[in-house]
Amino acid sequence: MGPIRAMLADVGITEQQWRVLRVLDEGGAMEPTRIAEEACLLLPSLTRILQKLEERGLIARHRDPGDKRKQIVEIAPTGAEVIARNLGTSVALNDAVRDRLGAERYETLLDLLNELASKDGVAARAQDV
Amino acid sequence: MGPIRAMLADVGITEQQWRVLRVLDEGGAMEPTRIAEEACLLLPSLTRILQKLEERGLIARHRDPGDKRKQIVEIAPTGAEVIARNLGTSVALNDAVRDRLGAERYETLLDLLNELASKDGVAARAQDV
DNA sequence: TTCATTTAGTAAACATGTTAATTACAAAAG
DNA sequence: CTTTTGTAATTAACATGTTTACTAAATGAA
Repeated sequence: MGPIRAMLADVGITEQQWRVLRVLDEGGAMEPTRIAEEACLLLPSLTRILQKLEERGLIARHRDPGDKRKQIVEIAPTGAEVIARNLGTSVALNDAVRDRLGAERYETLLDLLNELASKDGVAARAQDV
Repeated sequence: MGPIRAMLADVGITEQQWRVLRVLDEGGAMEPTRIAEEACLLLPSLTRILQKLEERGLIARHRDPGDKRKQIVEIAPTGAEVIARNLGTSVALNDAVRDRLGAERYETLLDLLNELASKDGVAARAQDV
C-alpha cells in the first residue's frame, strides 16, 4: 500500500475522498461540477463520494437558492479536522516524491502531464503523480 | 469517450482486456503473474479479466505441468484476430498523441514516469499516457 | 408562452482498483 | 520426514471508473 493511502487508511478515508475534502478546504464551498473538475473525478463517482462523506458528517450540502439544479457543498468542522491533522504528512510525502526526482524534473513532469491533459482524448493528469 | 476506448467499444472489449491480449500476442504464452506485471494490473483484477476473455474464447488456459500452482495462458486465434484487425489503428492513435507533444518531450515524459514507477510507493506508470 | 435544447445531478450496470483472506502447491528448514 | 515459510492464483468486499439513461430545472428560440 502506498504511503499516502496508508496514512489515509488510518483515518478511514480513501485517496479520492481526501482529494474532495482538500478541494473544499482550500477552495471553500462550491457545487459538485466544480469539485469534480478540481479533483479530477467524473460526476457519477463524485455523487457516490459525496453521499459517503455526508453520511460521515465530513461535509454538508444544501440546494442553491438561485439555481435549484445546483447544490452547494461545504466542508464540515469534522472534515476540516481531518485535513488539519493530516495535511502536514501529506505535504511531506509529496515533497519526498518531488525530491527523489529532483525539483526541476518534477516540474517538467507536471508540465508535460498538464499539457497532455489540456488536449482531448488523453487521460493523463498531474494528479496521477 | 477517448478515441482508444471508442475503437475498443466497437470490438466489445475494454482497455485492460486489450492490454492483456497485446501482451500475450507480443510475448507469447505466459503465466498470470507475468501478464499482470507486463500489463500493469494487480492479480485480482487480472483474474477477472482472464475469466471473461476465456468465456469469450479470446484466450486459452491450462495448468503448468511442472508447477501445478501456475497456469499457462495463451492467446486464441479469435483473440489474435482482434489484435490484427485493430493494432494499426491503436498504433496510429498512440502516434498522434506523441506527435501532439513532440517526439523528444514524449520520450522525456516516458522516462520520468518510468523513473517514478521504479521507486516504491509511487503509482505513476508510463502506460497511463 | 411554448417547445426544444442545455445544464446539474443522480441512478444503474458493468468493469476495474485495492486490500485482506484463503486455497493449493512448492521449497526450505528443522 | 514434517513443519514452516513462501509463491501462484482466486475469492470476497468495498470503492472508484466509465458509459448510458434519466429527472429536474434553466435557457433560448419561435
